[in-house]
Amino acid sequence: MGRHSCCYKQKLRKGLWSPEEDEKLLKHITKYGHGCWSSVPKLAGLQRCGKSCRLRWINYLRPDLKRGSFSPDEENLIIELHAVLGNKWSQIAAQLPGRTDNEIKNLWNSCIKKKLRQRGIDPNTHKPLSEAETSTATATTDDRDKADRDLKLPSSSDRVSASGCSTELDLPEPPLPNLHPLISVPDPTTPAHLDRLPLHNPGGFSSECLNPGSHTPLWQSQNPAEFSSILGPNLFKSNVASNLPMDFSYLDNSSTSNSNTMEYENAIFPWSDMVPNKDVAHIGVEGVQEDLKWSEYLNGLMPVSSVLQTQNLALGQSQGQNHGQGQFGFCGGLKEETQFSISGLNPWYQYQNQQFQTNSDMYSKEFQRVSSSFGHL
DNA sequence: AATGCGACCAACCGCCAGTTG
DNA sequence: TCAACTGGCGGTTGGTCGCAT
Repeated sequence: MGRHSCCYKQKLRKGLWSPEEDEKLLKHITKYGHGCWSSVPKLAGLQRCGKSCRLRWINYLRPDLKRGSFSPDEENLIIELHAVLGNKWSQIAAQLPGRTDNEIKNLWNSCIKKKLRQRGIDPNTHKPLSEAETSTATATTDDRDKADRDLKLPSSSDRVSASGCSTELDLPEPPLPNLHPLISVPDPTTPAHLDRLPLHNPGGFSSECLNPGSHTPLWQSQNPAEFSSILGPNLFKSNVASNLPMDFSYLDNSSTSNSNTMEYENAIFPWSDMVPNKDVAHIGVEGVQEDLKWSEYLNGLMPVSSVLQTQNLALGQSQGQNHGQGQFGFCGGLKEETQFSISGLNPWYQYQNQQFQTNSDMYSKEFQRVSSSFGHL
């Protein structure tokens, strides 16, 4: 059951992993990928079961893991997502790049739960404790635990009232940002949101949606899994997506775009805005590939139209433009390892900069709006 | 210095769902 | 169709550490 059959066939090690074991596993996966987990221990020369190897890789060895303590923003996001998703740790983790479900679960059980209780909020229902106690007064602990597991999505009005009663843990109510005209947030009530991006069936996109470097379709520029990881598992296909401008003329330097400006939908963005100055906000983590950084930023709840717009602009930037700290490559196998800078001048980057400040709140709200239109997940 | 306690977290357990033969 | 296998998930355990007494 819990231990797979392979675990019984031979005496396998249990408990903490030694540095030597870590090294063996890391080397093996780096070189060959994990493939079938059950075959990994044998191939890597480990006396472990495949399940244990998988866990070790996912929770500890994976190179894209973020180390260190959780930021207040991350904690707030976890609380928001938990209010929507319940104990769906893997789904919550999917919205926190670099964090594992185990890590989040531990944080929740050891820290956040306690904080919420101290502040008079029931961590299971996200309602004030008095209210939660009344509704579960006749239930046993086990019953409550089961109810927690079966927690249905609260209605959006429930969520508002719940958050309205909390104090410091309340997320600020960010006004919907003044979106740059290029950005349109899809209407989450549109049934089209129920569809997912056709990551493995790109036929839904215009064939003009090309990687400007190779002129291959975006989805062919890398393997589907990678593309999926970049776009994130929770993006909703919207009617907006089908209306995306497929005019990539701005990628062509022979058009009105030139070496000094980039034209996009009648707006001209000066490349000079990308030149680092004292107002530049540096985004990303040293030593991490820029496309990964962008994938972390974009992974998750960003409305698809915004993602694709961002992609388009990112791709535009990627086409031979190199400004100060460097161009950034977001999509399509663009592997520039560069540092991306944002100027405070350019409206697009102003918008992006704002998003870096508010995306957690905004997209968790957006997610709630969308998920409440689903009724359930 | 010894002990107790709580916090933290890595890893295991048990179950489930999907896949395969 | 069904059993075995596998990957993935959420719940739980147990070891370690730091701090208070």
